[in-house]
Amino acid sequence: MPGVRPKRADAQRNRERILVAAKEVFGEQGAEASMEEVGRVAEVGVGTLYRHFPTKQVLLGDLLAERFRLFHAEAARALESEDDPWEAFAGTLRCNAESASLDVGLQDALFRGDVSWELAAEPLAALTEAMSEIIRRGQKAGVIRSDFTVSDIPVMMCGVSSAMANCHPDGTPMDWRRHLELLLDGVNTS
Amino acid sequence: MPGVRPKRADAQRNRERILVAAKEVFGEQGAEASMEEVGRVAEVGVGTLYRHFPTKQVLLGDLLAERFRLFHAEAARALESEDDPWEAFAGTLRCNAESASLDVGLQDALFRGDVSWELAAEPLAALTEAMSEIIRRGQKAGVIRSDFTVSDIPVMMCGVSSAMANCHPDGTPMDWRRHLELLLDGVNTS
DNA sequence: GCCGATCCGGAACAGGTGTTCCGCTTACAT
DNA sequence: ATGTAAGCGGAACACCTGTTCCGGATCGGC
Repeated sequence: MPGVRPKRADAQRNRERILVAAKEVFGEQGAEASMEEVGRVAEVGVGTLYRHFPTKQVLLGDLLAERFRLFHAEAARALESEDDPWEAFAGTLRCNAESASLDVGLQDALFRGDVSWELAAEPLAALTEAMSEIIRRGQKAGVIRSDFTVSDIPVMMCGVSSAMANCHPDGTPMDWRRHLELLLDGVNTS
Repeated sequence: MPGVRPKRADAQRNRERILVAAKEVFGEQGAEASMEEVGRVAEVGVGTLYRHFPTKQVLLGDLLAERFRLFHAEAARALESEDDPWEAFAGTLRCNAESASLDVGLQDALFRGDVSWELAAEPLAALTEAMSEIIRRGQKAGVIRSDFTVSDIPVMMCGVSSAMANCHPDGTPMDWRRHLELLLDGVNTS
């Protein structure tokens, strides 16, 4: 675009550092981690945080968007190189759940509603599109129950994620992989 | 017990009012509802709240214990009067999920970790005991997959609950009943 | 090297929440 | 009726966290 001169070099560098730090901090401590903590890890003042991201929710939204882009990439990969229709479906979900489990903090943030979805809308749409195609294929091959819909996926993943983010009363972590497998068994028809 | 004279009548009445109010307020607004709000609904000062419950977490813990007692009652009922082993299992889960959905706020509280489990431990143990029996029966009848365990239930319910407590990005509520049915289909073997 | 626009730091602010404290009220045994 | 111990109300406290603000440092084109 004309007229928009690039940001100053240090500003761009800081923006990156903030995103990296945010991913780490929120990933470890959950969404209730403070902005100050993010600043500390990024080695940046809070003021700088707010210069780059108008709000905590937007910062989290950015991380969310990045995650959806990752998910989409994985779905696209499966769509292209995985021939078994069921494996394309199940594999994508497993893989994405796995990568979600690496920073549970975002789940946490989502559950608390402290995230702006605006930035994530576009990557999410792309992801949805790809998953639709995977499902269509699976149903044509008769391996996915015919009443299954893309809109079932958020529900499933929400459940799986919450299993990642929570523990049994006695403190032992929940086996979210098990949960996912049960769900997949419920979806599979073969 | 000797030596423990009963509380004053108004104190007991207030305790009840607080529990009722808490159930309503937390049920509607989630765990982040303020103590002041609970007091307002109970028509009681905050000081009175803290006279009866040392801490917000304990108040929530009490509600949780009550819920588990309900769950246990339902499980016991199924164990006694439901002859079909699968229906005993699935019916109990459906029923308890249904009653959990009536006050989602507690789920919320659990997910946030703002609840003391101590008070709930005993009712939970009873519930676990009953569910174990239901599962054993189902497995003997060959309708529940043999690798299923009681400890799978918290994971399942955690997922289902989180579907209750959350919405799709566009704001429409998630279909937690669907989620539960998928899970049940994954557990059933027949 | 110089100068202005850009950006940074972090103290201060605002708002919200759990909890305490204590003067006053109320129940109830006598 | 009355005294007293139990109970109550709610202002005040302590603390935490997102956000703002602005003097000062820094970058980058000349």
